[in-house]
Amino acid sequence: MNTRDFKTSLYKQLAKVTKALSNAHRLEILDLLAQGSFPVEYIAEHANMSVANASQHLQVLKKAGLADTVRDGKYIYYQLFDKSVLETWRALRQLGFSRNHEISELLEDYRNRKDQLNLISSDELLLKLQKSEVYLIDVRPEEEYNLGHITEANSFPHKQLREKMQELPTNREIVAYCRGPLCLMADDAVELLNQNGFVASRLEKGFPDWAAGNLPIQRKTDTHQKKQGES
Amino acid sequence: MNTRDFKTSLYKQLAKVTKALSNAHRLEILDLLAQGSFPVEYIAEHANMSVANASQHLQVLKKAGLADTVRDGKYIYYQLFDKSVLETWRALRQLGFSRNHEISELLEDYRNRKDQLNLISSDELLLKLQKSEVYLIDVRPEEEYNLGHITEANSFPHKQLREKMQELPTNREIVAYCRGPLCLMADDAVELLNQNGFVASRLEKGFPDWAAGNLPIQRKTDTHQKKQGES
DNA sequence: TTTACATTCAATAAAATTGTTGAATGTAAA
DNA sequence: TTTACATTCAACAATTTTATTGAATGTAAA
Repeated sequence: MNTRDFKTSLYKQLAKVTKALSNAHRLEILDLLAQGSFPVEYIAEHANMSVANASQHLQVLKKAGLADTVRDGKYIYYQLFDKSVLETWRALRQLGFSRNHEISELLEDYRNRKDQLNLISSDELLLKLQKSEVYLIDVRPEEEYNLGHITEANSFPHKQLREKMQELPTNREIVAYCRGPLCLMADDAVELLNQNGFVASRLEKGFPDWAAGNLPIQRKTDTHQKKQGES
Repeated sequence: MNTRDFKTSLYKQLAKVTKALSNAHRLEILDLLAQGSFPVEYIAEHANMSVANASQHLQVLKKAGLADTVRDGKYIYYQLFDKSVLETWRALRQLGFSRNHEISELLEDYRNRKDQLNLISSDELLLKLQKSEVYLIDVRPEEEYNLGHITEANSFPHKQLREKMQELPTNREIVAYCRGPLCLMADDAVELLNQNGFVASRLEKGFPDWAAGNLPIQRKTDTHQKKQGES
């Protein structure tokens, strides 16, 4: 094989991996898998696809080596292959924010530029948690909370927040978080709470980003885990 | 716009950026642009494409915000938009190595597993340079050497190495480097030199990776540069 | 102005990617 | 075994991506 053919094969192989990342549905799936491992149906429902279509996209990720499956009972759980995949997803998302202006514009429009003020950093949150000044809520679906969440966080899923609202303390600031910067559940929660007399703000980071920073979390143990390899 | 439509647009925008990265030719172009800025024709020649095709791929990168152009005289120089693009390219390349076994196998086959032994790390090189124990050669094309190279490196382009070989010192170890881990010029050089009685080895990193580690380099100043923004 | 030439454009055909449908597979519980 | 059901497969049409060709554009030097 001459040098040219060799280079061509090399870049083609590399493109196989990047091609797996070049589809909107698969990116949304990655953002879900960043939360934990899920069966096909859960992915399909939360990423708004048919089950067959989700299955096919998940297989693309798996064939590219980015995802992995573990069977538990009658479900097959898909998960990111290792930390390096999560890090790449975070890097690509960051690149999107910095190089594609429409992304930040979309987000700003949706958020009506108002709860920008109610954004709280991880450091601030840590400090306030120590002083018990805040009540932290995880507004992701309960399944995701159960797989892993910030230590001290309480599960108040976005969908049930209106009914469960009364269980919240009224003498403390509420801080909400969800999946990450592309997720709107925490923004909606903050808006709802503020409209109902609470003092609420949004954590700037989502759960996977908080965890990536080695901040205190609590993970579900012993179910559909694989032996840990290295990134 | 409802939440679902919003999310769909968001991930579609994000996919626009990743789609720009999902083609073998464009990845090879990125690896070239990591060396510096070049006119279309140079890219076309070194990435083995027609000029029209290279132009179109470069425009894809530009529209995605990953590349940038500066005119100088009759040439239009393409370059990476900023450091974050280089970092993303390095991360994707790394992901390719770790998740796609065929890549490392291809490389090992080409290199016949022999010059693995003659691999030298950046730290070792720095040390040996200080003690003047090595003679460092940059085997990339002269144009790339001129745009920027490791301090103390001498230009011995791969293509002219056979003729220029006699100018090399015979009393010191020779260390060769090129564009990076996907580049074979340094491997070829090391093989050629060892066959001709020199003691030669390959620097593990290429120029862009060396530079990314803030190790000592020398860059061409004042030509087709843009005002520096931030990543 | 004219000329040279680097780059881009437009049109086309070939190839690859995508979503849908309904049927097939395979595992676990009954 | 049989049944239930989560997941995958196969086939198709629609869409998107890609490389090639030759012409068009635009800038700089003559």
